[in-house]
Amino acid sequence: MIQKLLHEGVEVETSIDGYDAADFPEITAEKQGHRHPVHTVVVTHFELARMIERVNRRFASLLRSELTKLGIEDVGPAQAMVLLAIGDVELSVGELLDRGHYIGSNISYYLKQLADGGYIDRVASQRDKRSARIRLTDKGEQLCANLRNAGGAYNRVLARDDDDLRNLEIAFQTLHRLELVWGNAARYGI
Amino acid sequence: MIQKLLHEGVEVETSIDGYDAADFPEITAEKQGHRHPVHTVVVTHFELARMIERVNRRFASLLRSELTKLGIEDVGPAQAMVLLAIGDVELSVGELLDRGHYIGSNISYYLKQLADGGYIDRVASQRDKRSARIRLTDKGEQLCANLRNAGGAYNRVLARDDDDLRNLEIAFQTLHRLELVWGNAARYGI
DNA sequence: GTAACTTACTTCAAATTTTGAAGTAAAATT
DNA sequence: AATTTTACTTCAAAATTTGAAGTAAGTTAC
Repeated sequence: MIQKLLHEGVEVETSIDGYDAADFPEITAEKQGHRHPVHTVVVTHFELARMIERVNRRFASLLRSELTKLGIEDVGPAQAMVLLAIGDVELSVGELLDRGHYIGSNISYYLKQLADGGYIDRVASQRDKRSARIRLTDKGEQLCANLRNAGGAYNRVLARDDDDLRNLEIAFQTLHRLELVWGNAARYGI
Repeated sequence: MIQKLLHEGVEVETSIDGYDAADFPEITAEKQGHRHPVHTVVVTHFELARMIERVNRRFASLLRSELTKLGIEDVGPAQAMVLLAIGDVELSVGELLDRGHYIGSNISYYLKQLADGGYIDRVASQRDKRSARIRLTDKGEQLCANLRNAGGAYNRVLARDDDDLRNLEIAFQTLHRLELVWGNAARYGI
């Protein structure tokens, strides 16, 4: 309808909004150069965004259930993601912000909870006393280790052969590109 | 360091697309004796999850700013995603749930807001009066059209050539796979 | 035909997560 | 020394998500 006509950029015959789990847009095997890519089903950034939203939701609930299985009550999926983002390095709050594109007050809030729970240590930097240095405590490392350990099963399922590896890599790169494009657009306009 | 040992990962080659490995602590990059500098990295599902989380955040704030630009005050990014998920078909709440993996009460809540705002119509199905049939009103279609229109610019940036298209496709497919694996795992255990 | 069960959705209250404005203190700049 | 900037924190409010409980329509089993 109207939307279809306004669809710019990518020529598409896509019934994006009428698919069910079985028939996702597939690229047709043969394309005729990129002058007139007709009959090609193309993924728009909205479809990707919706997919990303769904997948994110899925992961969050998976993470929640892993945490429950581990008997962790004081760390939600969002906080767990922060722990995983910290990883095994010591960093400042600002670096953590960059890592997750969080908003400052948000991270502060999580860090407070995590510090209260004994999962991280916060030490003012020697050089710059404004800057809080963050790192996992043993308890925090243990939790991350448990999560990663549980995660191994998923990695084995997701990456069975070279094709899988390539695709995961491409997905990662492409998401990164989306991140940059969307991020820059938000800041400087497209 | 313990984490590293527990890391079950996926070996993958990154391309040059210009991200800083330092941003991603879970990726260990080790240069091998290739002729061209090639990083062999390990992409775990946690890294993907973190990337997805970030990208999702980015997109939400982009969407928020698009909505602001359009002067829309009564629709947030989450509700806009629901509108986009509805698309131009008439469907039931249940179908919408499937589309976004929402939780029932959540969608109900959004639909109420959207109906109040005049963006959707809700009609009880003739066959099954329990089932609410949902579709966009003209106002809702207009908003979607505007959003898609604005989105055209991103599509043009994101999908410049066939390579881009291929990668977007692969990313989409791979995310779908993640969705399935994570979703099944959550329901039936891995 | 009706009692019990299931499905489809809604409501509400609470929990979680995100946002933004205002604050503090240290560092850098003037 | 005064001002500005940086790095972060706090707080309160808003937005989003969750889950338990409810309603009403449809289905099934007697």
